[in-house]
Amino acid sequence: MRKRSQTELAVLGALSLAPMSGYRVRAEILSTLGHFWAESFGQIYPTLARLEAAGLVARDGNALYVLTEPGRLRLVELLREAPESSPPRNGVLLRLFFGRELGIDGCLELFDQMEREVQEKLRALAEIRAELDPGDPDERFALITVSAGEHSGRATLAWIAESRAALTVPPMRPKV
Amino acid sequence: MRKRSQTELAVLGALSLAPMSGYRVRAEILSTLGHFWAESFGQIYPTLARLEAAGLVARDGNALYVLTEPGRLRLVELLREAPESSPPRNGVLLRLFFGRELGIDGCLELFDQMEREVQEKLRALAEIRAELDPGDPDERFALITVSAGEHSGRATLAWIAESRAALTVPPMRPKV
DNA sequence: CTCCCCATGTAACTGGTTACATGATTCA
DNA sequence: TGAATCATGTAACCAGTTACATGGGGAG
Repeated sequence: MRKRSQTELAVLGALSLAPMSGYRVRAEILSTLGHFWAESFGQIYPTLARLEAAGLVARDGNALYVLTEPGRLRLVELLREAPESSPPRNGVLLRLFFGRELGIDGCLELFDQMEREVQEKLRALAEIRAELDPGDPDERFALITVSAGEHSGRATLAWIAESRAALTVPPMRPKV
Repeated sequence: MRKRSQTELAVLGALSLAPMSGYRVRAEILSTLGHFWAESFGQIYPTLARLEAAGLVARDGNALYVLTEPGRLRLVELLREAPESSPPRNGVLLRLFFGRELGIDGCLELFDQMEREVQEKLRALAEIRAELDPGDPDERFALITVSAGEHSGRATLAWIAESRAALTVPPMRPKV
């Protein structure tokens, strides 16, 4: 699957929620998918133009983009394709791995900064969760993505606590 | 920080471990940093050429690349820069979010596939961990990165179990 | 009337992958 | 001798960001 298709997928998906302008598509992706997905203006408009040329979306009376029937079929097709995982690139782990060069203090600063970011993220997720209705079958899917972020965030906090201890307590050779 | 610098960082970091060929740099990044970092040939060779032109690395008698003193300083400088987090793009969450279009069965397949991948990853991490010496102060840093993967993997498994249940048990409205 | 948000787009640039091309060395 | 691995590189392509350019409409 080309990466291109994943942007198409995000745009078609956004339009499956409601007809909206390109500007709104971007706002929707930012606010609703923001904690696990990102698209920039420079991608969204050309993608919309392509999708329109292919008849997968159309403009309604108010010039809003709407998903056409072929568009919905294409969306389902893309949803069934294997999710593409971008090659991992974790800047924090890269730095920690070379912690010998960076120094313990530098590592601890990384932990502090990361801890603040994760806590901030968990706060944001709690807000999103508060607005979702667990009883609504359609919103279960959004809840699952929120839950993913929460699990991941809590795991990161636990890892930070554990790793901070491993760095500050002097290492012991296991007794022979 | 330009993304460019992160590739430089990975390459300089690899050469801080030992002098090696470009081919080895790639192999080292693949095997040692592989679970949280990726570089392709197409990046590594041009980067090495740039680094050599800048005097940050040099060729030794066996034509292996070695880190020069300016190179080591540059490495520390890069390590101290703020880690760049690439914009989040989680293909699985993107698909789950549109689970209404994908269907419950499609979601469950996503979980199955992801579960297998995570279990495979945890197995690979266990192997790496087994080869590391917890008493060696230098290897603590590698252990921390392994631990990050393990925490993350276990969190993902817990999330999958929870989410599978949320999708298969019919949703209940909370009692009033 | 000015500022901010909505709205649409483009061009230049950067970063990164993939496929290709080439050749040396080693080992069965 | 032929396959596998080590080794170095390039060219074409793709994806994505950023900055820029433009303008309408509403609020204060």
